[in-house]
Amino acid sequence: MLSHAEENYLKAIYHLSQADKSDVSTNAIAEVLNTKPASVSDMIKKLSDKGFVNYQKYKGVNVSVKGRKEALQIIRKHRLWEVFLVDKLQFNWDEVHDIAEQLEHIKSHILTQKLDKFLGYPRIDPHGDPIPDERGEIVIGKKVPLSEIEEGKTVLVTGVEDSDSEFLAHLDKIKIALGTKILVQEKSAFDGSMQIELSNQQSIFISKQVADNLLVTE
Amino acid sequence: MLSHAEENYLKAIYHLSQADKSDVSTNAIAEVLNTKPASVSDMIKKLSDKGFVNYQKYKGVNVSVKGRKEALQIIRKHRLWEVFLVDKLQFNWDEVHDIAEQLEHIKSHILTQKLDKFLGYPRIDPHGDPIPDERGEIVIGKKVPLSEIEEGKTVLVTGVEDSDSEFLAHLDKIKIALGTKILVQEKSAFDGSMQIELSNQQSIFISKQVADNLLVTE
DNA sequence: ATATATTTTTAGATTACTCTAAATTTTGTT
DNA sequence: AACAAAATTTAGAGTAATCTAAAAATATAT
Repeated sequence: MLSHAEENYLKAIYHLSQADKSDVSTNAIAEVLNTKPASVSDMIKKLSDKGFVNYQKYKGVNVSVKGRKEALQIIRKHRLWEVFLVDKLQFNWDEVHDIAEQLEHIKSHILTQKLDKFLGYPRIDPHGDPIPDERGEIVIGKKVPLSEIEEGKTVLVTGVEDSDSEFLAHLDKIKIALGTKILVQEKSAFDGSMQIELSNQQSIFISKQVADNLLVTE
Repeated sequence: MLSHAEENYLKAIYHLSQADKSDVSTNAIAEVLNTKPASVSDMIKKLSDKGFVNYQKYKGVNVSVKGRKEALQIIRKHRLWEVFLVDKLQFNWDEVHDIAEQLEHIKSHILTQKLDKFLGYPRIDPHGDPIPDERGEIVIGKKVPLSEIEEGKTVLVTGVEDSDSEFLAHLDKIKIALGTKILVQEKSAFDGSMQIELSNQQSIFISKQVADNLLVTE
């Protein structure tokens, strides 16, 4: 079982290796964790001894299969708690990170399961990031423009093509946000406009322009 | 700000001093926290230096005003999370202690506030223990016979008038215990009998005799 | 009241995590 | 290729929390 600190290091290494796709440097880890490179060297050695990372002196570090699985469980908890904080406790999406950073370390497998169920098995967090499933797998399709979705399908809003502030304000007004479920009811063959139904049962009309800029996942 | 360990010691000292009403002994603390008396001595010294407890060597320890306030905030968080786990995540009341023990250390004043609101400002936890309010005060109402409660009100079972064993056996059979929440659905003007709904959604009928002997708090 | 038992504290050591400073390895430049 | 710069590791030390063993204080019993 990993300590609080070990979990933070492992998560940081996982995130960095996802970003760069290459071996992660000691300095990079030290920077994101606000520690000194010397501390990182120590901790990497420990994680390596326990088999969570692959490490060669001076050559950088990478998560092992075991480490990746563990990291994804922590990320899963972090993102589920973020959903809880935003959906249930009415926090704004930009206020939840620090609290989720604490909550992600709570140890109870059954708690995570029950929380997941309570939240309705969400697949993305309030920032649009995917939530790994119980087996630690990220199952989420490619992001495609809403305009490409066929009639009758239900999709999940996972991003925007163009994060222009006027567009975001418009989305806010029509009550579409990351995580909103959308059912495509009708699609005009003429101008590509759409009639869609939102999670709250409301049915609205959107232009092709909006549908092109909204990224969704099936 | 207190560390995880310091919070646990402070809480233990508070609970023990509530029980005994006298100074708390080093051995007693060591026993409830599963540590050694030597460790307790060390920690007490630290808490005393920080002003959370009053301490004289060999004479035992007691929480200060400041320590009491802090302890009640931790207890507040513990009990609110227990309500969350039972009411929202469908845990049983006897499964939540260890998880709440972890959750109580999450640091965010606004989180506690929002959780409290989300849960509907509960005043008791699933074990029937009172939840301190935001100022750290425990507000428990007077105990009154259930028969005096008006229709539509929800109350908490906090005692019995007559602890006759036949009566207690009867309560057990109809699934009423200390801590059970009761909603008064109907009250007969004729014989004082009542239709009540329990925490588990079950609706049952009780005689005036039972209602007279059940003490509840609003 | 004095010896004995119990409780509590102190002393010294250990583990986990962190740091600074110095040594070592790698990288980049000419 | 050789040297300087940067990155990394090691060495040594500090803090927090814990422990065991020994010493000191308090409580108990005859």
